[in-house]
Amino acid sequence: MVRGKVHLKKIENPVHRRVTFSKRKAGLLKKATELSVLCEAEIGLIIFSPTGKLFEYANPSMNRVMGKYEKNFSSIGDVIELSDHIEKLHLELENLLKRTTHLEKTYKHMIGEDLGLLTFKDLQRLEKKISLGTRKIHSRKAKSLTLENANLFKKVEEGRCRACHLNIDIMEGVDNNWETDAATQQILHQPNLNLTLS
Amino acid sequence: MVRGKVHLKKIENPVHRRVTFSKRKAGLLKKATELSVLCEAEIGLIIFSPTGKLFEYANPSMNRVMGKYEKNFSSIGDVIELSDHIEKLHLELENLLKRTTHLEKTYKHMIGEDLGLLTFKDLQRLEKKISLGTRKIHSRKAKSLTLENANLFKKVEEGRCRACHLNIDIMEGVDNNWETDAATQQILHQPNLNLTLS
DNA sequence: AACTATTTATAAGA
DNA sequence: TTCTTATAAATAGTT
Repeated sequence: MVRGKVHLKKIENPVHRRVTFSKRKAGLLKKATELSVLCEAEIGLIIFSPTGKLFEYANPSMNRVMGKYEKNFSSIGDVIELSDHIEKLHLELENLLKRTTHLEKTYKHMIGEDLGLLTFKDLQRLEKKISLGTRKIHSRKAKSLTLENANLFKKVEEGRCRACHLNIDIMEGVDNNWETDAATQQILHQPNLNLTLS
Repeated sequence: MVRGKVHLKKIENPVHRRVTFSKRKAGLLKKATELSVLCEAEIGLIIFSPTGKLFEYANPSMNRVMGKYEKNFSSIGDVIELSDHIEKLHLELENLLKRTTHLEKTYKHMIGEDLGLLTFKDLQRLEKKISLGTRKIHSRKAKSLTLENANLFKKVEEGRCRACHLNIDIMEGVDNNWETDAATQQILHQPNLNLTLS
């Protein structure tokens, strides 16, 4: 700006640059001070030299100015944002914990633990639910068996074991009467018999 | 500074002060820009006018400069602390979610849903677990009934209803044979009969 | 907002 | 670095 105008671009000569930085930094700090005093403005000025050294001026204090700044841009305020995030996580945790606690209680009830506080009505409901589940599981087991045995049948038929004259007809009756204990028991005992063949 | 030196004290005339603020604010922002460009310095400048209006300049960004500033004074390291907290919460959530997912799956299996992916062995284990739970629930129901009926007996005995000659002896056999379906069914049907008395 | 007399800032040199 | 100095830039007071 003196003895040759200044061009607004990085000074390439490192020595010149360092000198200019020192001088202009001093000037900037002085101007900042003057503005804050003359006009009672609140100012926060942070300068990092290219080498990472910190210089600052603040009126009345950096904390106050930065606080005020973050309030103006509350969306930029890292701290506010993070606090928000934490609040949300806490809520999420709370809800999940509720769900888990409830599930855990239900599970224990279903395996017959912690039944102490249940009323007779509760116990009845619980039993009903479980018996429904049991029925479904039985039915599924039957299906599973049918499939496995069908596969076995296929293998046998495909001739790898010609000498094997297994009576696979026992599977034919499987589709009926899954709900009765007797039928289920029958099925229950077959897999071990059949599976050993595979 | 011009046509009369400036004294470094607040300008009392409000009009003068407002004008000076505008001019000097522009000058300060310009100087800050020049310094950051010429010397590649990182600068954050925040100015609040006496009326509370915000002006700022930052290179490369206010967030970055303020973050760097806070690192220099790590006692202000709120951000780091909060980030730590968030990391912990995320872990906690993750673990809880795993547990919940597992519980939910188990629960569904127990009520006979989503059995599709289970092997025959899985289904057998599941059935065994459930039948154990069912036995415990039966036994509990029996206890619960015994208690309620004992209370009823007491009430009856205490004379409020002299004309009521209920045979409460049916409860005497309750302690045996809980495992058999027949016995359980018998108990299952009694509460409704007895409870209507209370 | 524009002008201008002066002060202030500062680039280059020592 | 610091000082010096010539000159550009900023700006107080005025219009």
